[in-house]
Amino acid sequence: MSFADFYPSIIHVDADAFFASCEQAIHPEYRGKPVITGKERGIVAAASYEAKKFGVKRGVPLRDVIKMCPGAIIVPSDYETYSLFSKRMFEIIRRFTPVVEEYSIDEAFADISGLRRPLNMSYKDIAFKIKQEIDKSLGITVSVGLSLNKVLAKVGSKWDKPSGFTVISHSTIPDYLQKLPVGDVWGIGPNTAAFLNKHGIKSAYDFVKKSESWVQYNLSKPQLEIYLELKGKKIYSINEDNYSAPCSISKTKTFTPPSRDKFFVYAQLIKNLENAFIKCRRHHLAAKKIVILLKKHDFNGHFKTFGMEGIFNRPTCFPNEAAKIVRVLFDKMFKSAFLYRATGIILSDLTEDSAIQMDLFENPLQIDKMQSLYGCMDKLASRFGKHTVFIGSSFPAHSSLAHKTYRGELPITQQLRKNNVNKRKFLSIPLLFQLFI
DNA sequence: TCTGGGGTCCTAGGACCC
DNA sequence: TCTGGGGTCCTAGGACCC
Repeated sequence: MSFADFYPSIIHVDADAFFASCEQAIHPEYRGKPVITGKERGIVAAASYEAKKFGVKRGVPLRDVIKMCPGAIIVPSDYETYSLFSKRMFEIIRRFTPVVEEYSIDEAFADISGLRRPLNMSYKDIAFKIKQEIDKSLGITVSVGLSLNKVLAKVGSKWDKPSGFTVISHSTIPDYLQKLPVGDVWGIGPNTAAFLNKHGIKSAYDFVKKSESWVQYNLSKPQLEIYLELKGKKIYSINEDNYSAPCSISKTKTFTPPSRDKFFVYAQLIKNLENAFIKCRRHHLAAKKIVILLKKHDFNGHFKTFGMEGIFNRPTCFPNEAAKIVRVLFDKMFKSAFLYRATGIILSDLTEDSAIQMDLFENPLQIDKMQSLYGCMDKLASRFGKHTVFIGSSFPAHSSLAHKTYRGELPITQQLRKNNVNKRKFLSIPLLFQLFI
């Protein structure tokens, strides 16, 4: 530990009710009124403080919001605008220090150590100035925590919201931790909190009073690290590598009502597969590994997610190449005795798609064809909307016919048969496209 | 307490090798 | 063939976060 580590010089900036605040900044007529974003999904994505007073929280269905808070202004989330606010927030922090971690769209960590002399200000004044600058130039408010490390800085930013400014120095750590329920600490989730409570640990202070060996024995690495940070040690570094490529890409989707129709569940899975690969190609990545997820009822009526992994013989970004493996895994996993409620796809072991190497025995023409096929599909999607063209087997997950028939009592396959729709025809769509190219 | 979707990281247990 | 021990890698699942 160096001498500098005794001074609070790590800050955490957390925007208050970010999406809703952005809306209020753009629309002056919304200010002072309850504003809610998330119209497009039917649940609350963010609620302004005026709306929170009525008990509106993230994830609440909008029809309940109307009852709780009549007169609420409900708007769709406009991510592009929020990203602009977000970028400007990071830019302002970078005017003070280059060591900035863009933790999420509305949060950042920054290290201001060593800047007292160059800026001729105390750490406290630097941190406060950052807050002022953001508040003033974006027209929203942020809460700022200044402390010895990331975990304590986060305690600080959360301490006094909205528009708070909290400094936690070495000597005042106990004051804060005593009043902080252990489950409110960043990285202590409901499970760990329940375990700690069971052992008489209620506050973060109770937690740090435990011996390191006790923590080491009873908990795992992340919790030990959090424990040490709460004690004032610096374990986590600021990750400046902000635009790193994703390690995995996933798409999951829940459907209601749950289903045991194999054809339908498989279609959902394939739709996720297409979506995951669309994202994959947008990032110019190819995947070597795939996991398929099925969420099903267990016998107690609880939902549980199961996964199975497959590996491609070379990285790919095309669903029909992956579909062979997906089919096999799906057939192994699917049991019609269960009700399924969601499916998912996770692509991992991602590499740059330019680095795809061909197998010795593979036909390069085939890959060329695939590339032009999906090149066209991506173009069509950008012109006419997503899923203008899709794999035949995902038809039941796309078509309004499929949704309508599903509402009827018959399982979907029977409905399709009844309507004289031949499954084969759908399955042949991608093949036809390949022929035309 | 659960909803829903997109991520990261860790761990326990098994397979396999020496 | 069985014994024991150790190391590494992989996989499935869990815990958390926003």
